[in-house]
Amino acid sequence: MILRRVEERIRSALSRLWPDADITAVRVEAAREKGHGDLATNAALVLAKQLRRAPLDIAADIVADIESDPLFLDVEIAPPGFVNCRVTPAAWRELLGRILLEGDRFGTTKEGEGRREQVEFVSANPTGPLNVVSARAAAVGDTLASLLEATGIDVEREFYVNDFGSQVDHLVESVAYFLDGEKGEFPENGYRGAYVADLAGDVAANLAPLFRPGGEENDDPGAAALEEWVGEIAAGEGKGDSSRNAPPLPEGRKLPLAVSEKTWRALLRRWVLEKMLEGQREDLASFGVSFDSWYRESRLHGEGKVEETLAELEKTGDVYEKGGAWWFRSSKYGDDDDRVIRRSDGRPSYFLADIAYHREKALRGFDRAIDILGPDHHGHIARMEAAMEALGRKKGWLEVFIVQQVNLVRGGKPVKMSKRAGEFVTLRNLIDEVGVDAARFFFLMLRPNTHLNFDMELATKKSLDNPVYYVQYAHARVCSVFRHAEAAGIGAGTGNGCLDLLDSPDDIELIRFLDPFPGVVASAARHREPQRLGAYLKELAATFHTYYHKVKVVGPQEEITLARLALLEGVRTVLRNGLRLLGVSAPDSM
RNA sequence: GCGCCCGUGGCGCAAUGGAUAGCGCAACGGACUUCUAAUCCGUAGGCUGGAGGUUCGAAUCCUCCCGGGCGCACCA
Repeated sequence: MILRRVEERIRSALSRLWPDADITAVRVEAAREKGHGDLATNAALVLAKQLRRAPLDIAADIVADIESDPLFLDVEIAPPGFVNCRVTPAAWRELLGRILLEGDRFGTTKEGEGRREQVEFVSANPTGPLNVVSARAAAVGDTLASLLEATGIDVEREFYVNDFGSQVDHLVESVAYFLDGEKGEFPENGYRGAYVADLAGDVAANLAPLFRPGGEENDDPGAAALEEWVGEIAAGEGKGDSSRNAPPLPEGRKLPLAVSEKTWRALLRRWVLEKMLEGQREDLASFGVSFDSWYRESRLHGEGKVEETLAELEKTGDVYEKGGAWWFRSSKYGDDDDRVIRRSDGRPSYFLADIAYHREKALRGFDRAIDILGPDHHGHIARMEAAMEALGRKKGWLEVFIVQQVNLVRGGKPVKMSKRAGEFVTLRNLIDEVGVDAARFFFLMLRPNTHLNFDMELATKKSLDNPVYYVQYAHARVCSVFRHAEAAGIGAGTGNGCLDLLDSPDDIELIRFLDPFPGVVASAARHREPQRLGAYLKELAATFHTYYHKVKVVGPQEEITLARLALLEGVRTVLRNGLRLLGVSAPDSM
């Protein structure tokens, strides 16, 4: 807020002094060094070339223009041409008043208002429990969405469900293998792992008793309705939610129902799919992540969107036939190669369905779509962007970025995992072993596109390898001061009127540190880099901890105590708002 | 081979193109009769993988090289 005021003041000075100059590169930022004042601008350096004058001369003109402003205590020039401003204590106190007034809203801005954007993330195949890369993507995607919301954007969180392809079929075959008593060969491309056998057990206990497969091989007229019915039961049971009772049985049927082998297979598939989805949904919910929308690939096929998309793509003239298959000329738009969209057997490729999916996003009215993908998908970026461009979307409408891989380590040694054998650490394991707060903070501390070595042993230790405790402790400590004040009979933070008593360098220094918060949130959102917020919160916590040791907040003078409690309320507000964006709890005591 | 990502003190990581590159862990030395020591204060540790270039100014942008990872299907 102070930063913005200073920036506006300087920009208006610049446009008055040099109306024709390009000032887009001018920055105002909080000074890193104490000797550099509170805020600094590079304006003179940026303008030097344009104006063909020495930076120090330009700086002198700027200083002459702004130094009389009551906002400033003093304004200085520092070689090679920085202008350093010191803001009056009164202005800082005003900032604190503003923070207390805004409360939960402090940190939000309005720059994105009126925009509607979608963030799609996780979107793992419904063939097993979520792994740690999905966990990382979940933390990053969820927090990115929250950050965007904090800038005023209307954000939808979406999970794309790949329920159409052969991967689910492979899982179903694997389940069927266990269901049939593990006879014969294990299916090719099957899924191993304890959860598959568990699924089979669940089917045997809850689904198999309802049906008697082996009937006629004709198309069961009620198959579709039965499938919906099974889907409802499976989803309801997964949730343990009695309000989602299954609809009544189709007219005139009695349990167990005789069905054809083919229908039984379809029902089994549906059951398995819903169970997997429910499992993923529950794990994500325990991780603090909930989606506004679960969009199923099957829906695109069922509603004819895939064929529609193919037809539209053909109209662009970028589709051709070769070797019996149809190809999209993605190389024309920057991809390395052209890609198959209709296979020679006539089935649409996954890529085509994906194009249809993204086309639907556009038709659903989003101003921007952000996809967060895993490290094994970066080959898809170029072709997808190519397709959207061919369909007439502006470059940048679709924004794809990769969350890099996670190497799990335990006590310094790599955790052995075998995806083939179905042995891997799941999101659920992570929550149980490390906890939601630590895991989320750890994921959000790093830039999303760096490889992460996640030491599960270290993350659980109370040591500060995991700074989440450091930040949370700062919050708990503030709360503790309030408890102490209350016990001493001093009312909590009601008196804004006495803020004027905050005049020591320690007090001002701490207030000063609250100012960048909205800017940090906005830049973390804009750059899609949540770690900026985590880093800021760590610094704020450090500044507070130092303050705590130097300044005794609750003292004999009630007036100054009240003033400092107000300051701590400001600190608490920022810590809490920041942690909330990260999806990490802000405990009152630890 | 082609493409993408990453190389920052021993380890893990920060740094909207800005000033003397920060922080935590680990190491060493201090601070609890105090609102929680899950904390604080101090010491030591660096040619930001290497070489060029752009710029008033580069960890950040460009080119090449070296190292690590990932991806290059009519699979999803």
